[in-house]
Amino acid sequence: MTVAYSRPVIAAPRVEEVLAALRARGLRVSSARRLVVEALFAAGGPVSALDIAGGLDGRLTCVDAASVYANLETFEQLGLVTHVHVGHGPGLYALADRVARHYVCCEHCGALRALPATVLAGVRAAIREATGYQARFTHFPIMGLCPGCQAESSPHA
Amino acid sequence: MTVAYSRPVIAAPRVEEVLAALRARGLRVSSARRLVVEALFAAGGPVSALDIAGGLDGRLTCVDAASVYANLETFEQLGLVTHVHVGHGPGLYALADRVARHYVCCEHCGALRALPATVLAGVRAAIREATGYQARFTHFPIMGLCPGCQAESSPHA
DNA sequence: TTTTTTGCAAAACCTTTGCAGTTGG
DNA sequence: CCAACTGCAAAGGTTTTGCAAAAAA
Repeated sequence: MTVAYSRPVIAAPRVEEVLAALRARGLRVSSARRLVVEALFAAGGPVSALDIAGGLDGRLTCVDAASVYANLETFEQLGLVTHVHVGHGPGLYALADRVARHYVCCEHCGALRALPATVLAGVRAAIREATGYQARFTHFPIMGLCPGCQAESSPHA
Repeated sequence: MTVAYSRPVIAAPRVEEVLAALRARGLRVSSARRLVVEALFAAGGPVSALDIAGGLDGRLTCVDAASVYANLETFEQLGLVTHVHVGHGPGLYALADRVARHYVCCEHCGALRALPATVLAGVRAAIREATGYQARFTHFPIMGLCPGCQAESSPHA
């Protein structure tokens, strides 16, 4: 899995924007903090805390895992970051304004696919009516089988 | 949380039924195996492997965790047991013919609530149409907020 | 300087694995 | 007796916690 070299590793100006926002809220801009923000921009999609700590496979400098977790939680409380838990894997984090609100995730290969919000309106209402529960699909996405893995698991006769 | 003393701890005859089924499939009936089966009957709902290993809070004899996991997997392959993953917690196991196929689970308090299958038919179709994914709600249940926790989180004005 | 944040180390949690010893059939 | 199964111990991967040292404001 190579990275297209024509894509800038970091969206530099937007990173500075976010860091400025942090400063404005009274937070300090440390090098670890900066690295986490850069990683979130550099990542192609939701990534795990350990991916970030590991410098996104050598693309960035490494940061201590505990600091990454601490920062991600801070950012999440500020509404800058959200995370999803897919299957058995680690939590995956992304900038809040860059991610879809809803996903389907393949149980078999882990592929995430964004879901139009309209698709879920019906169930939410049905579940509320049947149980009183308020269904939330943002934190724990819907799991299933992607087209490719469906084909694999049911070998055409 | 006390246990009603009038309820029998174990559904003895049904336990023997299951053990006989195991023997019929060429499996041996060891004491650990028996304990796991008894625990699954004694449990009021889906329970974790470690709950079983711990003897369901002293109600049953303890078994080694590794054996519990091994047995639960064996049972699951035979179709006797299923498990769900709720939120961040451990996997929860139950006898296949005793559990609902679909749940909503409260993100906040963990309460599981069975879901009529009809409620999900609509989304499944919508998701398939929008993405090609085949949604499965059995292994990773839908998460949300139960009525009680909704009330807590949005303090009535 | 003072408060925040880091980095390390250690622990917690659930689950898997390896292996020697026990036990069921 | 022999294969299947147990129990222990150790390791795996993710996340949390405690604390002294470092660094931002």
